[in-house]
Amino acid sequence: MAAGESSPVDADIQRLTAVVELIFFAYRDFTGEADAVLKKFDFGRAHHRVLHFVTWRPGLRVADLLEILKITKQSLARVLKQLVDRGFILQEAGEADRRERRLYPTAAGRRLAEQLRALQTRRIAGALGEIEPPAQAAALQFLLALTTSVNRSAVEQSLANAGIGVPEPANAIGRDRSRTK
Amino acid sequence: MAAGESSPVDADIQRLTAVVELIFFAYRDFTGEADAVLKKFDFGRAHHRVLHFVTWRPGLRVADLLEILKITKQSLARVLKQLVDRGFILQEAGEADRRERRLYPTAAGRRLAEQLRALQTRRIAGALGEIEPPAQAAALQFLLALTTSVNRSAVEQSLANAGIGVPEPANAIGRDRSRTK
DNA sequence: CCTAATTAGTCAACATGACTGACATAAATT
DNA sequence: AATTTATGTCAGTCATGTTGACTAATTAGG
Repeated sequence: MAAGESSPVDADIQRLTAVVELIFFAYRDFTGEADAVLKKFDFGRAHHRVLHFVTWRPGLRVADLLEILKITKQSLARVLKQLVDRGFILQEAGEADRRERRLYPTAAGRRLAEQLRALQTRRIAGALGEIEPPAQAAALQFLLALTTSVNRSAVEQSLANAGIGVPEPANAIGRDRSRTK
Repeated sequence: MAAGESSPVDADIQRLTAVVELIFFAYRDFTGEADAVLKKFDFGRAHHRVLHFVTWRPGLRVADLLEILKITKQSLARVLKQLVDRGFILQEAGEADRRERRLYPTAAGRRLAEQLRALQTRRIAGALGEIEPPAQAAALQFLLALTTSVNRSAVEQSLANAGIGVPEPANAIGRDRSRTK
């Protein structure tokens, strides 16, 4: 190839590199608004994640949370304790197995979680609104395909709960999440 | 609406909440492979970001990097110093303005950056491959729309450099939280 | 019934990568 | 010559992750 020219392959690599950067910027901005709200409560992103999953999967056990977040229990302990102490999350011994601590949001917890969700879903809805409906499903499929198989089941479960993709029972908000352990 | 049923609005909220989670899992997995490689060099994500932008925008100034990454110079200093000390990045005084430090990757830096890029672009290419070409452009437009206006110019420049045209959308959602210190 | 496994919590120490604030230096601009 | 700019640096703090060791309550199994 002549000097100064680019091959189609080079162009493709550049295009994909731009997408790498796009993902970085998109994620940073996507979390930015929520981060700003959390800051007013002296919370961080770690608190957000815990509050989110506890709120939208009420009754979650500590072990489940560790599995989802893939952090150590010591890391979780700190933020969880703060959320409990400040009245955003409740812990209750499990009915069947009293060793378990089932986690639930308090009213304040639900309020904050809802506020954060509103910010993020509004942004998502706005972004989805910029593309055609058939492309919307494809965009989500693209994100799902970025996700490693280990986590895909968790994600697919979320999507299934929301009635996306797999044929599923027409009920179930966070309820009846039988563990596959 | 009948008891036990969900309104379409509820279903929509659930769908969007699932997408919030999808974005979380997708980003974690997207960065996971690169993180593992970086660990072998005793580098972290912060090093990756610096090395990435220096490699693919060689001659970048420190101020440019701060603008892109939106971190403080003290934060940048540590990782940049490590990258320089360990021979992945070079600093050279600018020709026109000798106060500037233009940043360049060394051969080793380019090698590592290329390795990391290969991992990430392979994943992106694979994910794009799962959807139809017209949807591919839409998926990128969706990501771009998640990005706040301040960063959109930088991103659009990357995409433009890569020869990707993005239609002008009717934005609105994200507010600007830029740092500018 | 007693032992072993499970679930959760805790203490201590440490690493990374952010932050603020203050100050230093060299080079360019006015 | 004085000021502004670009960069570097010192010092301390915070948030969030990590290992490893240990305790306590409860359940499950031989």
